Amino acid sequence: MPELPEVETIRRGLDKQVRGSVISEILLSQHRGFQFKKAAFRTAVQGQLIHRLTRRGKYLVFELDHHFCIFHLGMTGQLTLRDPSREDVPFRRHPVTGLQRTPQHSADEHTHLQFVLDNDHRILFRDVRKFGKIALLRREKRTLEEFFSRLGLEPFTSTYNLDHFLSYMNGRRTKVKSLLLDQGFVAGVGNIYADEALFESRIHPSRRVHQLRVYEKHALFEAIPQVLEKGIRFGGTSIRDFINTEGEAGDHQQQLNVYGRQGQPCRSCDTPLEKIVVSQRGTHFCPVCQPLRGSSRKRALAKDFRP
DNA sequence: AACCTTCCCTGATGGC
DNA sequence: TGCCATCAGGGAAGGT
Repeated sequence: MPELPEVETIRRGLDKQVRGSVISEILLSQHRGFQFKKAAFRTAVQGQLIHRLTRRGKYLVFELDHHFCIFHLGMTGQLTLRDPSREDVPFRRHPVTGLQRTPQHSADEHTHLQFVLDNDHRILFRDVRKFGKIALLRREKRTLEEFFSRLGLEPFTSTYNLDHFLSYMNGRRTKVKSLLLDQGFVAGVGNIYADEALFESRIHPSRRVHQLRVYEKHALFEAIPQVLEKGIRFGGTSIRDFINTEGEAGDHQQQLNVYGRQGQPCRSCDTPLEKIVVSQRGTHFCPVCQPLRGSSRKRALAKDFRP
């Protein structure tokens, strides 16, 4: 589940490796996530220079001469670089951690796109569960902005400010976890970092947005970039499938406070962490550090006993 | 408009 | 051992 820190980790790796290369050949599989005609895509992209890679939320953008090629990695999307002078190694799972890794692999049945570069290196897009998407936009004024028009605040930029943050919350009655998963609010936050940000700001994921105290909204505003930055600093979170462009797992899974730690002691108070479902998503929290408070707790409990 | 549910997709996992 | 149900979840689409 590549979220902002994982996509940023890939962006940083690939940008360094392929900036300035020319795409000399394109190989495509059948994939319903391609938002273009394959022949047109090949014609358009072939021969174009990769100027740089940028990111918006969970989207990765290849900036080419005349087009933007935009990747969304979905759940299991991987982008790796393959060096022809190095040996290919199949995917292996670590016997203890179960993490998938490979220093470098050849294309397999899950590899849906390959860019062959002028130095014979290849960029491989692999996506087992096919939730990923790839789009191609002509590089004209405002097209990128329009493409991303549904996305909300971009962390680490000036658009991420408290006024925008609070005004998006205005009038909302949904659960705060649901709001965090809404890409129109803060772009790039997914299930893992939503849970981590809520733990950091000591807010129960089922709390209703309109019932949050002002100080809690401020804490969440601070916590979101903080947990994302930490994810980037540790090279992303590898729960199962995430690997960087070198085929290595990230290290951030060791740093998680709540995600995937149900039953284990809270690092702050030792209480066993709990897992519930919110918005159809597994949701992890500490029942003591992140309480449902006062009347809202009574209502929640009463509701549980209704037939 | 806001909010919620369903669906897409495959591999890992656990029960029997 | 093998089979089957269940689970993981981002985001589009459809419904209320």
